[in-house]
Amino acid sequence: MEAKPTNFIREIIDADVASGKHKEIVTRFPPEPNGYLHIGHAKSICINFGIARDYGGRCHLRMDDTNPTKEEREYIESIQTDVRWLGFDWGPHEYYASDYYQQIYEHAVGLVREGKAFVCHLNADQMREYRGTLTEPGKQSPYRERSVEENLDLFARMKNGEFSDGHCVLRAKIDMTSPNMNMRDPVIFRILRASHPRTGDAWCVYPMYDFAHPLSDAFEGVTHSICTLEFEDHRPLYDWVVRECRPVGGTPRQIEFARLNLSYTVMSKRKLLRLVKDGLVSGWDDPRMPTIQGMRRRGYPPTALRAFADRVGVAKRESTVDLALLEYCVREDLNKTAPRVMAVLNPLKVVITNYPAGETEQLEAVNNPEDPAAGKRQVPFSREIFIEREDFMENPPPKFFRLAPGREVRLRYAYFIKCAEAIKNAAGEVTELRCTYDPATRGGDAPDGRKVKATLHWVDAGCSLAAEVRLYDKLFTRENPEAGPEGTDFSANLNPDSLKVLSDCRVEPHLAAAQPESRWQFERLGYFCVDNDSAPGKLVFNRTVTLKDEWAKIQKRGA
RNA sequence: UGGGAGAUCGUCCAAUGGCAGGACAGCAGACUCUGGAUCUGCUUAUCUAGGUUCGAAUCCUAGUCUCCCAGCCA
Repeated sequence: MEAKPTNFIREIIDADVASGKHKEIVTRFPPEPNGYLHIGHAKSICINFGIARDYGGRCHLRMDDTNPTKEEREYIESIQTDVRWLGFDWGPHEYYASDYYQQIYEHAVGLVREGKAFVCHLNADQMREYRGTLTEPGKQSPYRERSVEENLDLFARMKNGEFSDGHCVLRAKIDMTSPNMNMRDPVIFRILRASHPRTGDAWCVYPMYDFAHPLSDAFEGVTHSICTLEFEDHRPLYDWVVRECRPVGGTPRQIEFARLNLSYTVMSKRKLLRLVKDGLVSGWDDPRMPTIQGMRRRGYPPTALRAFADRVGVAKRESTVDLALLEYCVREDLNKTAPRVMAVLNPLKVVITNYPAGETEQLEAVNNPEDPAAGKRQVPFSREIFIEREDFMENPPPKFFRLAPGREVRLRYAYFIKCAEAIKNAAGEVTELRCTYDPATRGGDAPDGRKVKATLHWVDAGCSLAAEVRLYDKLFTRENPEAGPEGTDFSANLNPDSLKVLSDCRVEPHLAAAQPESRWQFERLGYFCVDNDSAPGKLVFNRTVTLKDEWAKIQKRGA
């Protein structure tokens, strides 16, 4: 159950609904198709689609594709895949800013006609000079007072491809002395002889974001255009464009909220790109990446991501959410949904000396104690099994409850066993345990009522399957990867232990046909999902997140 | 030293002049065939200084700190 959130944006919408300002609430998620979506986008997607859902309105998926030099088809598809995977449906409302090029162009012509835009021949350096600084006003372009006719002609020639890239631009005529830099006659169209992923070579002028975005919103009847804080300064320009162009559709209102930051990771496209390009991770879908594809491959369920988005809330204060909250949401979800199974990551052989050789029996195990409907399964048991190496200590410290010489523990769903002897190799390492079992404890309960302090997971030596398990941890060692010593950047804070590959793991036979992306709890270890690299006979699992681990905490305290 | 925005437990979000509350994290305990889950309890916060008011996180004044803006990126 996802509790219905409330926040300042919804309060604005509530007021707009109450006043009758809008009949229907329309939002939009407007990614630029120049990279992969990450958890920050997921927050925005949940806000926009969530509002549409809760207010009985609609949310458009609009590609903000106004810069052909940076955008690619590949990204459009990955964005759609990710939004769908997150569980949202834009129905027929799939739009592209590029579909509006003609209308946007016409509105620019309209501005020119009304003397509110002009063609400027200042080059980039000159324009920067004329723009002034944060504390000094800018100067008017010498081209600012050209006649409407000349501007019309020049803009038409820009569009017709008569000029080279950067030869001139179309600027809105607003106010060079404005303290808001965005209002100092901003460029609204530039010449770009680049092939566009959708319009090909049909255009050689492309609108700037500040011009295309408000118009696109208006065309689509978007009522609330929700974006991040850095666009706050653009709002006066957004409103100017809508006011001056009077587009058919409606008058959208821009509202800004604080983007999501997550501890122990980086979120900007630039830095994510560097991780990929420098080979610091295996790709955009590396399970350590905060990308939606990375989290998907890691095994985070979409329902958990949505719950997370609800829990972090929406506000204007910039903040960094603790990764622990995300992990909590993932565990909360998987605890209810992931079937339990037994797997041994670091196998230690155990021979049960009083168990008949050559015999195998089937024991009944519960698939999910949180979900009776998940049913039960059989797990094979015989004289030789594997347990987790960590579950045995020859000289156990006080709070270690697991197996030790002379100690009795329970094998989950099986029997009580008692350790008789630890066999070591020449190096003094324990290579095998000799134990005895109590046949009366079959299933895991002692008829005489005696208790054990620990229950261990295990797999049958003969029937279990080999598997590779990839243990993932935080990508960075610092909460804020940027906050390293002087002269270093985030790459200096990469966690060298963020990935450990274990190639000699054993899992119970129930997992033989486990499908890629299926999620499981390995009892006592954590949640794992089948990686896409997995194949029958060559199982590969990714650790999604560990279980909460009291023993690890005790150990850490002692250390 | 221009303009815009924001400051509440360790973290995130609420309280819209009337007992500062929730979640995560942390700590302690209960329970447990997962040292999981569940349950119980506890610790911890209004940026500062003035003012208005019976009463201020909220209103006013002055300050402090943080973030954003000088792309023909979005």
